[in-house]
Amino acid sequence: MKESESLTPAVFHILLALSVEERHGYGIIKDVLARTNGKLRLGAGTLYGSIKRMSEAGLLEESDQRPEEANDDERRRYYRLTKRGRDAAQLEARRLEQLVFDARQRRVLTDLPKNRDLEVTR
Amino acid sequence: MKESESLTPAVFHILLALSVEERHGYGIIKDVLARTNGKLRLGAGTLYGSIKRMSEAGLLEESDQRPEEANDDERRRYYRLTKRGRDAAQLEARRLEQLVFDARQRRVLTDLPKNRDLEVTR
DNA sequence: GCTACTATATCCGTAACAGATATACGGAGG
DNA sequence: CCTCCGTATATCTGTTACGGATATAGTAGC
Repeated sequence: MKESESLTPAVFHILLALSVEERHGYGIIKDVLARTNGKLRLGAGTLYGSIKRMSEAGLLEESDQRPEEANDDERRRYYRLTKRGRDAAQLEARRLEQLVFDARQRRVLTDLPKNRDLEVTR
Repeated sequence: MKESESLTPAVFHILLALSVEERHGYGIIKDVLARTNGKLRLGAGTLYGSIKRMSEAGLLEESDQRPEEANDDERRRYYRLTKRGRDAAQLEARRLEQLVFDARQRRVLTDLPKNRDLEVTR
């Protein structure tokens, strides 16, 4: 596997979900849904396929820790980020940050209309 | 095609390249390469495939304008962004910006180590 | 009883991607 | 002279990622 390769959007969203706390698959889907205001609905195929690949790549691992019996559901399988996973997420976040910076520099992302002329007048 | 869908990384990079000025295919590859410090090398298949799809989606269109004969190359085919293309790029940039914001909020992107305690001592 | 939600997992068609290949021209270097 | 490299477009093809459908199953509400 090539080092310093960019992550797929799905993988990055899963990493972001797990960055807060250990979660199970369905919990990841709900977290992404909530964080994106219902805009991004991870498909089941995408999720479990990604988890498998990420596990093989050492980005996450299954956890044996369970919540108190009251809040638990025996069907659930919990996952946690590994050090590699957290590093990969940080690297990807930096890449995205640079991309947003570039977009701003190229006036694709317009911030405030800067009225320097008016400032002088005032 | 669904509205408000996220763009693929390749498409966004192409949009960013064309946001500066009209470019031909090979020029897009070189712009992306330069902007990413040689990290992202768009494959020919990715590029021309994406251009075709983007053209069909109305994100870009072929331009008939050519540079002065001296700097031109008859083989080149120039492309320019459409209004839709620029809007799509802006929308995607905002989405990425939000994603970076989320990553920062979740401490995936660590900025400065904030030494509030030291500040008080001082 | 039916629908909806929770939960995991696989299957399968489609879309995206990336390298290889083809074609072609010009320039540099051996 | 011939070969390699860069420029330039385009297609082909194998691989991967994605996403909806399906299966299974328990619980909850109407």
